[in-house]
Amino acid sequence: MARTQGSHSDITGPRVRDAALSLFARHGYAAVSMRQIAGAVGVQAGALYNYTPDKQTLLYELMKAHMDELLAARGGEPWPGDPMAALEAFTRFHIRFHARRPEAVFISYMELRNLSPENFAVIEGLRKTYETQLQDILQRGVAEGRFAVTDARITSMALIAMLTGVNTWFRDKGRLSLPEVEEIYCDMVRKAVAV
Amino acid sequence: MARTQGSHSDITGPRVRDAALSLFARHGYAAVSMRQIAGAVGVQAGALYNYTPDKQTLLYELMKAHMDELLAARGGEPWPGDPMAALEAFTRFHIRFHARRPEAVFISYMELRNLSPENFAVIEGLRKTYETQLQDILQRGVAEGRFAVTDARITSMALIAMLTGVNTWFRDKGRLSLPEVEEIYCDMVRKAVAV
DNA sequence: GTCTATATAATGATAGAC
DNA sequence: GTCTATCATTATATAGAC
Repeated sequence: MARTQGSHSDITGPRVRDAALSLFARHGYAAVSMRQIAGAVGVQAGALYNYTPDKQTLLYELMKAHMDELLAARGGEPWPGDPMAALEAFTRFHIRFHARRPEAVFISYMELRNLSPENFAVIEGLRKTYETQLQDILQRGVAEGRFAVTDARITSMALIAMLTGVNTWFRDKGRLSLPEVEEIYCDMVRKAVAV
Repeated sequence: MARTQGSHSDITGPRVRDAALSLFARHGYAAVSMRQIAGAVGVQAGALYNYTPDKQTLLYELMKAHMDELLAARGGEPWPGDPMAALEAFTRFHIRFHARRPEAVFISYMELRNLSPENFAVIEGLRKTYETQLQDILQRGVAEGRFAVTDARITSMALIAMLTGVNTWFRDKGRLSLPEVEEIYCDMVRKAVAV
């Protein structure tokens, strides 16, 4: 923890975000103080303000980065043309992506109400963009007579709620491996929308 | 708001709990102050301590009451003997019960981490008792060859996550009525576990 | 870039008058 | 049972030294 002038700017920033991510996930945004975050990083509270203008922006940037990563993770690659294949790809992608980032996922749906109205609008827009991808897959399947879904919007929300629920119990060294979990959920999702 | 000595004990108590329920749901336990709750009730902060020993107990009692209501709502009536009928009954019950209590539901799964360890253990036990009811229905269906479910525990959590997700978007005067919503979800649940 | 020190405001909870 | 007043603590954020 040697403190040399001007030598920590690129390393302390990420450490502040990491500490905030972990603490917000564990105790909640409102329950975590800037002093706690500073303590986890190993600096004094005042030093945090070199990296964020305020606590709210710190939360927003964590959530924004998470949503950007989610939307960029597939690198613009489109979902398979076959609706059932696309649905399976989406299911596996969603479970895998979210299982690897439990803290960011937890924050991103627990702390929505602690965002300022402007920040909330941005995050909500990104979330909706993601949900629309599944909705489109479902609608395509309905149009091709492959899926029996009366309301694609509601079904997409129902499936995403189910898939994200994996994070409430999944642990890396648990009874089931991630591929096993994917298999179980793929099965349920496929059957749930099938004709 | 006339304040007559000794005349408000039975009415102020429920009002304190109602105000706390509403404020905790909207802003989160950690973000709500005792002064805010008192203001919503129309008393000074000190008066709240006639009804709760502290803020933590106030949260715990809201969650405890919600879980007790959930487990008592069917009045000990058992689920139908036919597994598919039982599954449908559970699905409709869950959606209906939770749709009527959005604030208590929201608190009960958002504020778990703000419970003291002892209080958490109690609530978690009640939650598990409820989940086991669905798990038992699924296992019975598997034993009778009616359901294709590889892991009843995980499937029960997946289904409950999906059903509780209704609360994130359902509004009383929205596009869909509650019976319509029940129908859509019954359909998905039935198909998801069918052989 | 980080420190110490501080301004300013709010918090949970209690004491004692009425 | 509620009020006013207050204690002790904590909070976010800023100022200025180094």
